[in-house]
Amino acid sequence: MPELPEVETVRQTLKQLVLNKRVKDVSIFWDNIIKRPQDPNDFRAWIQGQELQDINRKGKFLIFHFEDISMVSHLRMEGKFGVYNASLPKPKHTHVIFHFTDGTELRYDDVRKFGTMHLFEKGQEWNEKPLIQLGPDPFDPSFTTEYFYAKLQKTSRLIKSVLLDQSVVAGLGNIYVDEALYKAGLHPERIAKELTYDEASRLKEASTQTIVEAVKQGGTTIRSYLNGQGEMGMFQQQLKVYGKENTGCFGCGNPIIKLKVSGRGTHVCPRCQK
DNA sequence: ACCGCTACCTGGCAGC
DNA sequence: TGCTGCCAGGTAGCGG
Repeated sequence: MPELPEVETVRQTLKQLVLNKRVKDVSIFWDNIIKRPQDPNDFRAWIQGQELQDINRKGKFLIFHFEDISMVSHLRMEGKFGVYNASLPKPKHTHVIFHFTDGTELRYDDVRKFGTMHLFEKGQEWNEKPLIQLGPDPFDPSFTTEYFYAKLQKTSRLIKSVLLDQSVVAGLGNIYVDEALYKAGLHPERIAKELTYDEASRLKEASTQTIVEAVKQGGTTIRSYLNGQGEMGMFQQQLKVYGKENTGCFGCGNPIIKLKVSGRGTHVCPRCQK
């Protein structure tokens, strides 16, 4: 599911469903998802008996606040959280289950098993990886044009690669980067330091607007199945370039093309993006 | 500091 | 119906 708008949608949905529930036990079926503490048995012991008090988000990370600990989780490519009745059978791709005392459970499903979970003592999560290396969210007041332009000035990387760098701005992924670059009229292969202040400003605004609008729409749903929580996103209807190769550009009618930039599939209108 | 490559995993799909 | 290879909303770690 995972760029900022999808993670935010999951956060809001989950909050309605699991707040103030107490964890009775945790089942772990794929150890590699658990990154901290190293031993999954310790993970289980830490979280047992804890009440879930809030769910937050930074970039693409979900932060589950329990009484004494925080759980930081990244969904990577296909991770999903859902709340179910404990009597329902466990699907093939469910790898972690948080059993609550009320007979419901929070399940983590992930076909590719790329997702991660870290536990920290309350408050400590902000001082360590992975959260410590994140830049501001796109709509955070500290994500200013001055900040962004200064970052761009320092690097010769391609602009697409910089937008994907979570330490510069947190939450954009392959879909929204392509959309933001299109909105700003900038080609993904431009050298970051060669952007003018005005172009940096346009791109900063385009990035923020794209993310804000996608959050309003509940994110983008492509390829992924409905997980029963009703959080089907609608932003896919607003996509202008992502997945639109060989269709006419909304601006000029010329075909959108697909290329590889920094190893990622990249969608661009060569006429509108310079 | 950068790039490209590999790894982590599985499944869908195009092409033969 | 296979099989093969490529692709996928992500990121860390490696060597050059």
